[in-house]
Amino acid sequence: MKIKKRDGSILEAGFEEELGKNAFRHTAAHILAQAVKRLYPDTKCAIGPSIADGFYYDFDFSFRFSEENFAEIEAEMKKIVKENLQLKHFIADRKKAMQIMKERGETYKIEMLQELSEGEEISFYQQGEYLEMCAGPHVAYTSLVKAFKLLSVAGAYWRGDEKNKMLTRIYGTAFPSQDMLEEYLNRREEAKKRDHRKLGKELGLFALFEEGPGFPFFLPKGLILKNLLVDYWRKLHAREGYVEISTPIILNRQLWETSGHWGHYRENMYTTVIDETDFAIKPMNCPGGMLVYKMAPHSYNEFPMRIGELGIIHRNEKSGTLHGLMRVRCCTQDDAHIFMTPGQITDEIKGVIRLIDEVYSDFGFKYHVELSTRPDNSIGSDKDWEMATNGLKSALDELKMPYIINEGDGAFYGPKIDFHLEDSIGRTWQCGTIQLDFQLPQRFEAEYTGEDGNKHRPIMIHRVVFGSIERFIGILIEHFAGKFPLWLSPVQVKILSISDKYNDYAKEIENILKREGLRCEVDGRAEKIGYKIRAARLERIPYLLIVGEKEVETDCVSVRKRDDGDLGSMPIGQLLEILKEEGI
RNA sequence: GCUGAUAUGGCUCAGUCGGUAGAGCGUCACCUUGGUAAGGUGGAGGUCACGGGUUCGAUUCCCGUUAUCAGCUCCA
Repeated sequence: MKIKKRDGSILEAGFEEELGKNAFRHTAAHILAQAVKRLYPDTKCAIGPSIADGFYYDFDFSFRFSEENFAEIEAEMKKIVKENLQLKHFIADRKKAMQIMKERGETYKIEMLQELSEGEEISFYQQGEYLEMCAGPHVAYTSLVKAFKLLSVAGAYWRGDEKNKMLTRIYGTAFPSQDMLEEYLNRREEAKKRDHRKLGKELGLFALFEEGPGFPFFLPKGLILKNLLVDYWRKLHAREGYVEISTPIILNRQLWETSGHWGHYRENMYTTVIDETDFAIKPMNCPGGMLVYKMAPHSYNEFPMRIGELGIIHRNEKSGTLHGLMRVRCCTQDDAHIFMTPGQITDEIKGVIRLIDEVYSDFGFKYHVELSTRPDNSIGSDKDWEMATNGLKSALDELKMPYIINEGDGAFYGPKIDFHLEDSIGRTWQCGTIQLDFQLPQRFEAEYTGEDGNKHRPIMIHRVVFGSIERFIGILIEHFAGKFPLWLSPVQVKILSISDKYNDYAKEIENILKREGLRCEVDGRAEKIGYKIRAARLERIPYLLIVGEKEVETDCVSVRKRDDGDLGSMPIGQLLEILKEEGI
């Protein structure tokens, strides 16, 4: 494909290249805008970039726009593609650009221009009658955009600021061929089948009710999963030298004033009154942890002191942000607070990064890491920030961990490293995080006695590995599409009787397996074996044992493994060996 | 919270241009006792999210509320 760049140069790039794909999708966005302007001339255009899987364009419509309008827009877009308009490009100075945009009444473009300096060169692209102020690049003519589809419509604040007007954003995608488009749409449909909300319902893992928006209920099978994760977590943290505490869910206002949450985080906290005193339901575990730290004087000899807590926290998240298990108002954080000397920062952080990597690798997750640095509204000295940020950085560098830097995105009390996992349709969710905190030790006047015999302020980190166990379970469900590994499966083995004459034998087998600690069930219904297999497969059970006359006579079970099919008939002892080898 | 959409048996959905509703799956009963992804017959099960309004009459039209979905903002 020929690509026209902002400087007027023309180069060749395929769709599979980042540059080519962006230029292609960006042109598709312009075709959308052109179609919209043809059909609804008084619509104002804002911006329309290419994004990971397609493109969007933000419009200010003079009428209530809905997806019902998609058909006519797509029809108009097809015309524009067929007209095979050549993309022209030119540069104008700010004054000229302003004049052009005023003529066209594009108020949003004018606003953007007003913020540019006088000497700025403004780039324009034109296809047919449609002119757009745009940095490009674009593909050279519209007929290249062979296959496209408008996907959804949503609101988006002008310039991403909730104080601004909400515009109408149209999402779409485009490909060089119809086949590629269809393949993409199919993949999207397949991914939706793995949605943890759908599978959570189908597999009976968790439930949400109108009576408690954002407050998930764990059903028997989901709670098995949750408890297994907790067992796994405890074993790992014991190995890593953590102790575990549990602090109360409700604590008084004074504590939250000391911690700063009453001032900084009030609108997200649930509160109550006990004996005419304000109390808050904890949105974080740290203040309770600080009380425990402060119970007794500490020495540098105790450091690093790793104190874990599986804390249940509540946060009043905005209603529109709730999302299955991924974004909830009540969750269990696998929290830990580590107290240490400044010299221990890098090693300690490396230890936590390794731990997080080990956990994510155990589950087969891919993740990316972000380092967030000092924000504008931060507290603390330059020296503290420099030391802390360098501590995090050198830990990442020494481990050769790739990361991106989020300038100014840290917490107001310290910089942080975030670990992000992907859901089934590519949205990323922050799970693990490591945050350095100078504020809390100061606010609570935490101290330790150093080697020099003087009192010092400890360095504190907050860290989570799962993040919230709820969110982690959501990711797990989507990652495995409900086919959990054997050790995590709520039901590991299901015994299916050929007919109810063999139910007693099935029960015997069940008892043997249960004595070995396996989670199993018997399907003894008066149904045919094909029916029972289908039902068990829909439940994603890892191992199915079929028992009938043949098995009773030979004292065996016929084994069928989830993705590998028939393993044949074998004595129960042999099955147990296979299961143990896989890990139960 | 904001913009738009949605809300019908346990689940997935159809339907009513205003006259109180259907299917498949599931469930229950009976028949069948069957060997690797759905055996047959019959029954039960719904104030059509909730609250108002219009109307002789509202599940259907209008307003509001709640929840959910897509996205935006937010995620200390």
